[in-house]
Amino acid sequence: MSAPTSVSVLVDVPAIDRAFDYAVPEQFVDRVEVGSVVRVSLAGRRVDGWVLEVDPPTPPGVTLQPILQVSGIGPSSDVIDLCGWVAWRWAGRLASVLRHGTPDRRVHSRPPIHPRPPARGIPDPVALDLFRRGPGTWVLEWPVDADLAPVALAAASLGQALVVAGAADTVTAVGTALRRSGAAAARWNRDFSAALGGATVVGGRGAVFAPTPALAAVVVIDEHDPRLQQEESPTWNAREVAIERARRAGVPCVLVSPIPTLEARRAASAPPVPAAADMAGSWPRLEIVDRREEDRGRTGLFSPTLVERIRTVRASGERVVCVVNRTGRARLLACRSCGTVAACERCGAVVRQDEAGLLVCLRCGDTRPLVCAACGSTALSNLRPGVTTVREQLEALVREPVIAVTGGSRRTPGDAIADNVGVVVGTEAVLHRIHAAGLVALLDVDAELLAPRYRAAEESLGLIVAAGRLVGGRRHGGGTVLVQTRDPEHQVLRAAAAGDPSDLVESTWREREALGDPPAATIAVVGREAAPAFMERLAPIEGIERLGPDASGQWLLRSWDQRLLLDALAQVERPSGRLRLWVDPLRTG
DNA sequence: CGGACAAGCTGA
DNA sequence: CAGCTTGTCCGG
Repeated sequence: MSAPTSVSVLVDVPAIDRAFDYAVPEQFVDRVEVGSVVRVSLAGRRVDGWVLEVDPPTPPGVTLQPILQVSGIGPSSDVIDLCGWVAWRWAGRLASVLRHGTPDRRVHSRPPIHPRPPARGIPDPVALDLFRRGPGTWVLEWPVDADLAPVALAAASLGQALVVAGAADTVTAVGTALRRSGAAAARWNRDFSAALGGATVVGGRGAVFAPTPALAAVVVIDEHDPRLQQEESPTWNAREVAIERARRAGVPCVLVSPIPTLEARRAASAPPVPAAADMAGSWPRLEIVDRREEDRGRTGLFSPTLVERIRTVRASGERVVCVVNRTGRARLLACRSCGTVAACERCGAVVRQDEAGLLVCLRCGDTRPLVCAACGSTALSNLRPGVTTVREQLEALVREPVIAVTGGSRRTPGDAIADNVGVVVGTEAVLHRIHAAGLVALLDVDAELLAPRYRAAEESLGLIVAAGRLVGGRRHGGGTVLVQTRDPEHQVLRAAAAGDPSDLVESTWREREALGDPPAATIAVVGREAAPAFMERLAPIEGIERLGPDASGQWLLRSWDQRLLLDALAQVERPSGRLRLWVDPLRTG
């Protein structure tokens, strides 16, 4: 191959989203390749970009500026193609997708490719069997209480594998297990160079864009985990990207979960395969407390049954974890004397109580003391207490120190919560910071079950699974997951109690189909300042439903033909200004 | 995106 | 008509 003289460069400025041609000076000829991260000058400023093409057809009458620097190795050409597909599938810009496949720290050299499969450790036989079926998408139903490392070992035993998980603690645990087994393992994206050398890549959702020159298998651990999906646009989901990547590479893709999603079931080449005979026994013992019966004495979030269980578990020296998915003191307050719900005096929105005890409006930011605006009473009742309040109440109840953990609270230097802390309260983040407990109580599971998100049911089930991992399965005499609810017959709770989520599949699918929610239909949320301009440029098309704008100025597009909608979105010339374009998001607000 | 340049508004 | 804002165009 002759030395490259010019390259086509996609500049890393999402608003531009265009490739420009540059000349390759002599000193860079042996370092530029497709995917290289380069520094170029564009309209007088210096920007980073990716080489998309070497020696592109030269446009006539343009003098090319030289590349200023070759900064390092970037995504491989197969990954660039995959990113192009992702940009189409979630209506995003290529540059914002390519960023995920680029190492944080520059890598300049390419090591020889030597995948090293595990030498020790026992790969899960059922998983191994699935990987050996060859190309295709396979769903592995995994026990709630089982260690996930044997799945990764099975994948890595085929050669270079790509192991993706939404939870950081799972990524760490699986990476450690792989290394102990003697396999070459790369943590995404710290070990970009090792991935280039054929090591098995383990990482969060971004790992689906890792370079894998010797890819042999793809596995998504806990494919139900909502963290596999990016919240901001483009709202790509690593499960779906993994399926597409494996398909393009002609290797097997195994999706692992105790509660396989509809998306996984639909993509699968065969029905789900259970990893063990007794799946139900891997679920925790579930105790359902009916708040309608127990809340007569206005006990708030602490039913007599819960208090009793906490005391028993503490007496045996085991840890108690309480989950309330609300931070702060109170999300909803009402006056005890006149019953008025506390609202902002300036804008009328509902106010919450902050850590300091003041009433804060989330809409306009106005702050005022804890006084009823209607009657002046200072006695307000807390209808929806948050973690801060619950911690104080719990401390008074158990007469020992209680630690609060939320997503925002900094990790202690030693990472995990100290072992001598017996009672912990937090948002669902607490379930990923603690690894064992005798009792996990979901204090207000109705807030999850009834959340206005179409995935509320499966997310609630995911929460019970995460709680179950802390207490262990009932077949091994594990602890208890306790839920407080006003709907004890809810099908999610029934499924969790039975340790059998299969009944939910049919009904959830019918519901999604009736409402046109993903994955039955494809939806897109269009919002923010540039939304009206975007909608104006989107020609009305037969087969694409348009709803909106709603109160917050957002439109909803829906189509039963995915390609039709995505092609239409791709054809719209993006207006300038802020645009929210969410395709198949987890939440639509 | 951000600079360049053109067109439009204002004040003396 | 300078001096400023606002709009539109385009980058190799």
